Amino acid sequence: MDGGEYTRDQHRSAGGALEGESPQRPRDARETRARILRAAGAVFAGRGYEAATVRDIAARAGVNQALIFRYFGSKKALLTEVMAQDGKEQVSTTPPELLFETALRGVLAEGGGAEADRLAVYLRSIGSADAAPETVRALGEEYATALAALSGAEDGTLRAQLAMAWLLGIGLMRVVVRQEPLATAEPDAVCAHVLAALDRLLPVLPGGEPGRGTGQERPGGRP
Amino acid sequence: MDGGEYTRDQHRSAGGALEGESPQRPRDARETRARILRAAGAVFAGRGYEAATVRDIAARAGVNQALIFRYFGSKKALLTEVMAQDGKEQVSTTPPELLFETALRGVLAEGGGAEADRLAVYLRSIGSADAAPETVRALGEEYATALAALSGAEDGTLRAQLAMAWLLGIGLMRVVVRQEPLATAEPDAVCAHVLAALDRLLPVLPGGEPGRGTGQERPGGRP
DNA sequence: CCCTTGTGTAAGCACACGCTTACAACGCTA
DNA sequence: TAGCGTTGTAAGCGTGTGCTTACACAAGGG
Repeated sequence: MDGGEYTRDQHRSAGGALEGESPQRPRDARETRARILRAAGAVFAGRGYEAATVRDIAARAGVNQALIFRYFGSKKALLTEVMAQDGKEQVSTTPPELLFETALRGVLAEGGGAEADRLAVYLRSIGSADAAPETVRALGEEYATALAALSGAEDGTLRAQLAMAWLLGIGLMRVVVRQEPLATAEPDAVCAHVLAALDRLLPVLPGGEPGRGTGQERPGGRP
Repeated sequence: MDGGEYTRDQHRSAGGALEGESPQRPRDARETRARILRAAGAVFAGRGYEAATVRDIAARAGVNQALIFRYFGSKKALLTEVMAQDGKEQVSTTPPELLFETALRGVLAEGGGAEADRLAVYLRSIGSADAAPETVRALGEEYATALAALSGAEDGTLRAQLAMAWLLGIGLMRVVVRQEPLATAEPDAVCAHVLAALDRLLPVLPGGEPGRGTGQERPGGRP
C-alpha cells in the first residue's frame, strides 16, 4: 500500500536532521528508539494493533526487528509506550473550560498530526489488545474529572463522560468509518453544533447557538 | 474463560427446539448454519474480529471447523454475514422520530441481547477487518438519512451523523472501555441527558429538559 | 446391492507471526 | 593493539492461524 519511504541508508546517514536533536550520529540509540516509536505510531494508527506486525514497524523505521524487542521488550509494551506519549499533558496545561473544545478541535484537525495519529491508534486498537481500553480509561478519567469539576452538578462525572463519548464517537466516524459528510465537514461547523448541544449538558462550556462559527462568547461564570 | 456450554451431543440431539423451526433433525444444515452464526456473533462480540479464531467459534457452536468454511467460505465472509443480520430492519419499522431513542436504548440495554451483541461486534472489530467499517457506514447511512429527513435543516445529514456518532461513542465507553460511572449508569438518566442535549441538534426528537426520565413532550413541528 | 448426494469429521498444510539467539561492527578506554 | 560494552544484524524457533484435503456416515434411487 504505502511506498517504502524510510529505507535508511545504514550508517553514514546523510545530513537531514529530522528531529532537531543531535543530527547525523551513526549509531544513536536514542534516535533509533524514537524512530521506532514514530514508525509504530504510524503503523498502529493505520492498521490497528492486531493487524500491525513487528516486521512492518521495523521496516518502516528502517531497523532490524530484533531491536524493537531489545528496546521495548514486546509488541504490547511498544503499544503502551506509543499511547502513553504525553497525552495527559493537555489536561494540565489547558484551562478546564476550554479543555473540551481543544480536544474536539484536535480530533477534527485534518491529516496526520501526531495528535490525530494517537487518537487513531486508540480507535483502531480499542477492540483488541486490552492495553488500549485501559489507556483510554485512564486518560478519559483525567479529562472527565477535569470537566466534571467545573460542572457543579451532582452527576458531573456522568455528564463529562457523555461529552467524552461524543468526542470518541466523532473521531470514530471521521477517522475509521469515514462517513460523509461528517468525515470531511468543516471543523468550525461541527464544533459549533457540538458545543451548542453540549450547552445543555455542561453549561459552563463556551458556545451558544449553532451556526456561529468559532465560539468566543459567554466567557465567564455560570449562574 | 467461559464455560463450555454448547457441546452438542453429536446426532440424536435431544428435544429442545431452540429456534422455532423444525425441531430435532439430526443432520440439519440450516440449524448448523444458524448455530455457527450465533456462536460467531458471540465470539466476535467478546473478542473482536482479529482476536477471535475460527476454532473458537467452531468449538462454541459444537461443530467441526471445516463446516464453517463449507458454509461461509472464509472468516471474513462469516463476519460480514454476522453483521448483516437484519440490522436495517429497525430503520424501516420504527417511526423516524423515535428511531434515535430506540437505538440509544438498545445501546444502553444491559447484558447480551442480540442487539447489544451486534453493536459490540461493530465496536470491537471496527479497527481491523475493513469489513466492519464498511458495514457500519452502510447501516449508518440508513439511520442518518432517516433522521436527516425529519430535520428540515440544510445540514440535516451532518446533524444526524453527529447524533449517531454520539451513539457509537456511548456504546464504546460502556461496552469496551467500561468506564465508570457511564458503564453502569441508569439508561433513563443517560437517555434524558442525551435527548435533552440533542434537542439543539435535532429539534424534532422527543425529550426536553434533563432529569425528566422518558421524554414524551413536544410531539410536533419545528419553527 | 452399488452409486450418488448431502452432512460431518480428523488430520494436516503452508504460512506469518512474536520473539530469541548467535554473532558482527562500532566506539571507547587503556 | 587488546579488551569491553553498546548498537545492529541474519537466521531461525515454536506456535497458532486460516484454510484444505481425504475420508466416514446417513439417506434416497436404480
